[in-house]
Amino acid sequence: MTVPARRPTMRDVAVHAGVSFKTVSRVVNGEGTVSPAVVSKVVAAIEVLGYQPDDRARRLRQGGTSTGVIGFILVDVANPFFSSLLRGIEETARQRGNLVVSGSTDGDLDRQDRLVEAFVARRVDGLIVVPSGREPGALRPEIERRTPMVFVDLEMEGGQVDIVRSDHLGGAVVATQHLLARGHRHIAFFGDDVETFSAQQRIDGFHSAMKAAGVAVDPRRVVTGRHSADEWRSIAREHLAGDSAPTAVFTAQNFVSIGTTHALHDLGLQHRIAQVGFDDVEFADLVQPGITVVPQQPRKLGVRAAELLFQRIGGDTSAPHLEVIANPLVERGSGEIEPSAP
Amino acid sequence: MTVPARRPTMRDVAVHAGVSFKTVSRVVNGEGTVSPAVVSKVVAAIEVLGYQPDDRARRLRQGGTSTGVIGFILVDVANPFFSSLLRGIEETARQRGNLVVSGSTDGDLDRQDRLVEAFVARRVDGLIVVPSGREPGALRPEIERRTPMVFVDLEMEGGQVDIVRSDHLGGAVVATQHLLARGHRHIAFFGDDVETFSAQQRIDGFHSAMKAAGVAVDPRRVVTGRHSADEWRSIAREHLAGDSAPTAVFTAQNFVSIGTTHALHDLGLQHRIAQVGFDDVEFADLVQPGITVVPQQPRKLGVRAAELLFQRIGGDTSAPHLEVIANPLVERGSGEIEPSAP
DNA sequence: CTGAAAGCGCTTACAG
DNA sequence: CTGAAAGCGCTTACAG
Repeated sequence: MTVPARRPTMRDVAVHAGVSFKTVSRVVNGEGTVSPAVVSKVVAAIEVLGYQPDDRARRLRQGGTSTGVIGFILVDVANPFFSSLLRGIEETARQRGNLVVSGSTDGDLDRQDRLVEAFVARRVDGLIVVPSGREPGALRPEIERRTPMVFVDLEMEGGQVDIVRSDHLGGAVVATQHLLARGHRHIAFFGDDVETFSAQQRIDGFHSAMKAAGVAVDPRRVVTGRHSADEWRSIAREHLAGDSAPTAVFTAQNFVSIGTTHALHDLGLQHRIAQVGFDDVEFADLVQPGITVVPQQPRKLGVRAAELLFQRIGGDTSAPHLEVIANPLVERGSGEIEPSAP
Repeated sequence: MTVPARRPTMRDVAVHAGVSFKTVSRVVNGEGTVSPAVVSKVVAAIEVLGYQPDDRARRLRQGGTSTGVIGFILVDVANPFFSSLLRGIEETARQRGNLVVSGSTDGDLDRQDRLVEAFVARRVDGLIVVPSGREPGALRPEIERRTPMVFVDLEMEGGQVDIVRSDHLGGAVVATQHLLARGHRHIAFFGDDVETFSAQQRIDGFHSAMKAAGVAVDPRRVVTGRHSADEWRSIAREHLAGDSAPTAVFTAQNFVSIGTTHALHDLGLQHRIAQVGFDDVEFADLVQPGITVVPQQPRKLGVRAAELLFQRIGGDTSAPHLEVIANPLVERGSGEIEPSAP
């Protein structure tokens, strides 16, 4: 293999066509005030040399600000929730001729800070961030500078930035009501650690729906904590076995749902105890019965986040938006089981 | 909200610190030949103004080539296979202080071409591409120009570019041997349309392993085509019911595997007919029995692709590499079923 | 140790 | 219709 060839510049094209490089610029930008003969000479030279304008230089001269690239900081692209978000952002950016750089933090604020710095150094036009933690870190100066920015999925203190997130509260209400409507009165809640905003909202939604229906919540049936799917499997097994088991369970997070479904199968109770999960689970329709869920709509979140961002990039200086995206319930079988006679 | 503030430039810092802007440049780049007193004045000014150097301008002046950004063109980021690839690329880029822009083509060559153009216009340092189709399209001039480039997962005509891909042939051999080793002699092959290289390799691997074991392949049990998981569900049902059904099946692609697992459950044969699938399936361990698979290692593919790319960016002009990544077999139950008495 | 010039690849504003 | 200058934000050579 040979060494990569140096890319031709406008000057190279100009020399080849026998004109000034300013004339090449005119042709490239279709300014129209060039004589046809000259245009075709220049076009031919562009073809021969394979010239492609350097967008960076062009934009640098034009104003120094816009790069046509937006940055997306997320927790982990390999997680389907985030990659769907990215896909939504990407589509929206594409429609506007923009590109997306992205980076994963794994929830580490330090990595987030380094990504922010790298993005800012390359002068992205704006930032979409799924924040890792509540500290703004390196984002603070950007927030103060009013760099176009949208947060996804997480509330942040301050409230000076646009936010797009799922309706965790409403989704939990819908899930709980779905079980109540089938006649369940003994409903368990299994959920993630309540430290995060979304987990808190989901448990709040559960309580609120139960209260509205006049059904008392048995505190022994409310289990929360940060565990793996395997850990949830044994936790759920304990709570779902025996005579005092609930007739239905709302599993408010992905791992919790998977572990609980495992547990139900382990106990052979998958057709007797109803389950509704928050968040979609791949393969959820392969299990028998399929798992009824209230999925988030990550792609939609991404589209709306990007739309808001481009609005800001476009100069919108109105008050910060908070946009909440609804989560529709998908019936697959597990959530439609009726309470069995004791 | 107020209008975004203009970012401070070196000149702004210089004015604030009462020095020439060249001195600011020296401090920013830690050139060392600046007196301590001046350094602290400049540093203070940088702090106050929140100055951050413009990487684009810096790199433009330095050589005009490097941007510290690499481009990744893939089919669909929302697909976990590709997002894991992206994650691997991202990690490798991060270690080298680089960023990744990515874009989805949905298999459309036109979109691929537009992405290539957008990436080139912004002067990415190199390109990692999961090609959509066999035509190089807008990639051709970049290939000729020796732009650093690595293809993932697909062979392309020409062979002038580095390639990283999974060992489809070897994986299919391993899967088939796994079934043969358990005593199966009546093994069906269900796979994707043979038009693609990987599908062809997988069926070749199947035949080759069968031949090596001296077991004849029944052509009626070799089924290929491009179908959805639902379509495969009914196709598989037909082939797996009745007395002449095979005792084991190798499902050589994701949708095929999912549909076939469904079919086995529909027929109640999931504990009698063995199944090994190519590619991992989320939730594959939730079904009973778990699905034994030969998963690809997308993250590893991404890491190796990025490593090769950075080697090229670093100036390596050796002959094109072809790197084939092995796929380990993961036992989960379905593949370990022994042939039942007829 | 510090600064004034020139230039990266391009566009903007002014001349001819 | 075409070109010579100036400048985007910075670094690379060259002076002092």
